[in-house]
Amino acid sequence: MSTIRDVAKESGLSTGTISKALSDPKSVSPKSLSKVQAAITKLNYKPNMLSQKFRNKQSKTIVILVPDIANLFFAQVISGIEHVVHKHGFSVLLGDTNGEKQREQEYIKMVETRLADGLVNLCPHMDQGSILPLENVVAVSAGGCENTPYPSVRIDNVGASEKVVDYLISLGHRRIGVISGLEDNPHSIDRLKGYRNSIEKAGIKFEPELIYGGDFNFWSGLSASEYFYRLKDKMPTALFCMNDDMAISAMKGMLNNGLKIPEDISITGFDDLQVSRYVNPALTTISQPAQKIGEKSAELLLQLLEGKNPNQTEYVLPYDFIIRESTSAIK
Amino acid sequence: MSTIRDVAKESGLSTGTISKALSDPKSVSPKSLSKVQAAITKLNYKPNMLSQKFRNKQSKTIVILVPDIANLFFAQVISGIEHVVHKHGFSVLLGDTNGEKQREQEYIKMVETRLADGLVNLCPHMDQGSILPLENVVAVSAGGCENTPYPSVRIDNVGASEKVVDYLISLGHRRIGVISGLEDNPHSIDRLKGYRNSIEKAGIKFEPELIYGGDFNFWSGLSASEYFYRLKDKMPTALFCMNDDMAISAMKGMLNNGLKIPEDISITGFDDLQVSRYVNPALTTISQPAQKIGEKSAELLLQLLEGKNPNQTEYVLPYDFIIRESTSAIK
DNA sequence: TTACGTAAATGAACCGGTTCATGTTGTGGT
DNA sequence: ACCACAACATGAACCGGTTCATTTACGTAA
Repeated sequence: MSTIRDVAKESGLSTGTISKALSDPKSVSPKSLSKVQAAITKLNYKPNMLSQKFRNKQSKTIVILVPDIANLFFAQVISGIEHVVHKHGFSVLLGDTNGEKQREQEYIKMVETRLADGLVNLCPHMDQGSILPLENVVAVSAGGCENTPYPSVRIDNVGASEKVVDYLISLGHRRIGVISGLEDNPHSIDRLKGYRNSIEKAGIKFEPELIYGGDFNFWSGLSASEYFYRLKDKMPTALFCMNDDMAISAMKGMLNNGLKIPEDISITGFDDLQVSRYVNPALTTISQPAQKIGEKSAELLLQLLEGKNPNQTEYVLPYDFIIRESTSAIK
Repeated sequence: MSTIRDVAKESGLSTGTISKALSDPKSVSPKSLSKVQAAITKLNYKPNMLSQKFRNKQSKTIVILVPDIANLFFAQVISGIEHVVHKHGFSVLLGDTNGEKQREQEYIKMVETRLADGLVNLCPHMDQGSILPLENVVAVSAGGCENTPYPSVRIDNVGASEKVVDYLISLGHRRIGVISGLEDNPHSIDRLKGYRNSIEKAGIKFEPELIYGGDFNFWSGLSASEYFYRLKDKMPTALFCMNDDMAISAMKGMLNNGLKIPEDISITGFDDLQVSRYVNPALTTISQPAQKIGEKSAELLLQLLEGKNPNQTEYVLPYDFIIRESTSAIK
């Protein structure tokens, strides 16, 4: 493996000249430049980027903390981040935390130890449990919740949920079930808040038996649908699901029980996965601009890394409420 | 930011001792160890990993080349890779190529320039266009195709496709349409080969008008279903789709046209996305062990990086043919 | 007391880039 | 022929770890 000194020797120039030829060609005479070029080609020289980054004290890398890559919403956010930072010459290190605090810790340490310059956190902030914010760790939260104590990009989960439930109520529904995410998950909390706001406005009493505690995964939508189906005549006429995964599997569960959607029960989701418009019936849901959230949070992080004080450190992006076929007026 | 020399001064020891205390504590006396500990705490010292990696000439990083992270199949493979390499102290750099050759180039360069030790390639190998294999770049292909010219982990796409089409034929179908991926995509090629093998065995003539050229994305399933629907009495009685995305949207398209699935037309997919069992009707498909493919390819790469010659460099993993509700015997 | 062997600690050199104070060329004006 | 000045080129020092040949400390045996 040849080094810059080999190139210097081969070309009859000094290391300083080679270095400049590579980083700032116009500060080197054309004659030298071509000598350098020749030597590089002859030796098949590839600069050692580790050395470069070490010397420059910049890793040009960010880490993305994500609970689970194999979740389309996160994957889309990541995609947005990747495209933006790539344009600025940064790479992204994937930090799949698998929901484990310890792994989160490890990945955060990467920025403390200079392996990364900053971090985008897709794991929703837990009030007590969160490690971030941390001094010396430039971080931004993406797709999180209200009151995140460091720069963030998200949608208004409370408002969006309220809008969905308002709509169901406008269709005549009064008994509206909820398939929730994990109880202490901030998204669950925000979205439940929206639900309560809405029914309260309509003068509907909150009934705990209408709240099913899921976990944002497919299977929990299925078991939720069983739970609600068994309520028989006390079964809700509409289901507000806290994400599309659970909504889609709840639909499946209800269909398996011989119910018709939306005639017998209306179902709504949250996220607007790519499939959601293709399932049958197509799902009424909130569309989070996942890619945009990724892009915006990347831009914000890059600004913070450049040391310029961004004029805004909390972005609440617009969402869309998309009415499709899985909801209808009560019979 | 404090360095190892600061710690040395603070603790009254030498840099060599600090270094050993951190990397091999039992080679340092307990007394010194506690001094080191105290100094580190006092100074809040964090070793500069860039320096460490530079000196050790090992980045302990691999890059994953992926055409599109926001695709569940790839996301699952990535997840598998991440979990395995993480156990071995490696991190993963995400290389979203966006289908662009130039980006692929850039990410490959990362291993040539020492930023990464090796690479897992999820972009299917193109006969002419592929850059890999490359000298000095340790790489393995994951989820690719037959005849990949470097170590690979995949399933038997030809055999799996053959199995699906055999099954359709066994149900009495003779006019079987295909929604293909991009024409020059190796997966398309392998899967079409399976289709042809199967119909040939059954003595069915190959008809080009039954092949619709899609692109593996949702929308192309929809337009394919329009195309086939317009064939009217020449419409196939079954559709072999080269992935689940297209199968699901094709189902949607057919349903929108008032057809019943599987009564009027049977539809099969490929990949077994998480949603595929939840769509209505549930999709008959090939299940690729995405997570496993990721894990195996990571193990293979790590072996190659350790310099030990693996006894096997091509793994063909088993797939599952999952029969659900979207297929039935011809009327 | 001396000699010897082991365990622990030392610190200079090194990895491969970048930087910058200093040195060298070359051009043009008088 | 001489000087001024810009344009390039030089190469030693540096970044912050790790390594290893060497030195120091200390316990044991003769």
